[in-house]
Amino acid sequence: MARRSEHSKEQIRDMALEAAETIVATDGLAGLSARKIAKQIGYTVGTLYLVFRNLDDLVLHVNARTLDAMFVKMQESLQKCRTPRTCVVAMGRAYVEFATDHPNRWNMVFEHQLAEDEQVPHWFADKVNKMFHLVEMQLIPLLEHQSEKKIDMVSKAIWCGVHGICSLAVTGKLDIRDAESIHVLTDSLINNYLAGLATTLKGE
Amino acid sequence: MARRSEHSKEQIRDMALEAAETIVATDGLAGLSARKIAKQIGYTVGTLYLVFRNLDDLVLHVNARTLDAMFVKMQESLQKCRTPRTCVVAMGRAYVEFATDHPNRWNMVFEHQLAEDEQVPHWFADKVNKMFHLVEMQLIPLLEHQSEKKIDMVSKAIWCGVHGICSLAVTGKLDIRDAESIHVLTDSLINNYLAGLATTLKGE
DNA sequence: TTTGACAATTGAACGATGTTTAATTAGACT
DNA sequence: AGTCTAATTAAACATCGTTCAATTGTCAAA
Repeated sequence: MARRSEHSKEQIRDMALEAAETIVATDGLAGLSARKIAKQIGYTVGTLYLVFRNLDDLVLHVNARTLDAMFVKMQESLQKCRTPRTCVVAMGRAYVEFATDHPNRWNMVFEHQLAEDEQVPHWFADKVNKMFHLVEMQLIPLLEHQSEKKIDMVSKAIWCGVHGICSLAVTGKLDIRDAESIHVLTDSLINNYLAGLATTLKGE
Repeated sequence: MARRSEHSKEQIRDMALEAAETIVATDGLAGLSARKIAKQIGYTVGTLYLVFRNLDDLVLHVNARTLDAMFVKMQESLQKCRTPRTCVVAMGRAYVEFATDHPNRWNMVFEHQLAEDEQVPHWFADKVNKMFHLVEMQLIPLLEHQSEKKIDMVSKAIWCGVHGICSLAVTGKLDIRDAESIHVLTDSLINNYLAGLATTLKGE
């Protein structure tokens, strides 16, 4: 045994991530195991630990891919909208669609938690912030004379709200499952929140 | 060994639930194990399986207690408010406070997922619905001429939104941690959403 | 009081998990 | 050809949820 350089470390890394991704897609985080990944790529568990610090590290990188894919989808959704409001709604729909299309992968991003002493790495936090930034960009025209802090707060309120609907729906904790019913909720949340915000700002 | 009727099944059940609750409170769901619970109540793992179908079942009952405690806290919060709007805000704050006061217990309610083939039992779904109903009751005066379906939808949008903020904050996925910053978000979400809803309905 | 039956409880076992590490092997270089 | 080195493995460890035959305490009958 002990083939040599049949695959580079980079290749093994990518193979492992891809294998993990398909396992998660079908069986969820609970169905993922180091031995399953290893078997699927034709190596042994030990090899995985040459490429990843541990399973948490591997999961983190799978989640990074998921976040990247989500970002692309949200960005693309911006091509079919004109006003800030409809653009935020469009991103909300894109977010919901991704979650319902890939429930297990989407779920793992939030289900997975590092040990108490471990910190989420910068590059991971950056990816999350990049998504929030996408929302903030749309809100700037709507909140022209507001502080950066306020814009930050509004984008968080909206996006966490959309996420909450998504989260409870996808994990089956609402009695809703079909994407259309979820859209109704997120659309309502975004539209009414922004409408309320407009009146609040005018009243000042 | 094999003491007899030193504790009734009921007693063992309650002892196990209480032990599990304290373990979760300090170490989270990840820190929970059948052997830890058994050791803490002076029994062996096998005994737990006389009282619970499996660990999932036990966790479900711990979560039931958590939901009950949350319901009580939310209900109490209604004594210090007068208008529907302020009452929904008050419940939102109560929800956030519970989550930040008991992050691990609160988290487990949503983190825990049954196997794909298993169904959430009725009595559990009922407890969740009871909480939604508390919100719906407050919204009825605000949505007097609306269908029951609409009220249901609005309460879900609001409450899922509050939950989403809470969820991302408590799990450290926002860069917010203190309860006060979370309150700002939830207050904003509720107040602006309801304000927007008011204008939308008037415009009809 | 002794016996017997039954229910409560245990302890050991099973397979699977994440992780580590000594031992092996395959390829590159001299 | 021989040696070195890095890649890879296989086995081991502790822990996990779960099951179940074996054991023990208790109560009722004899």
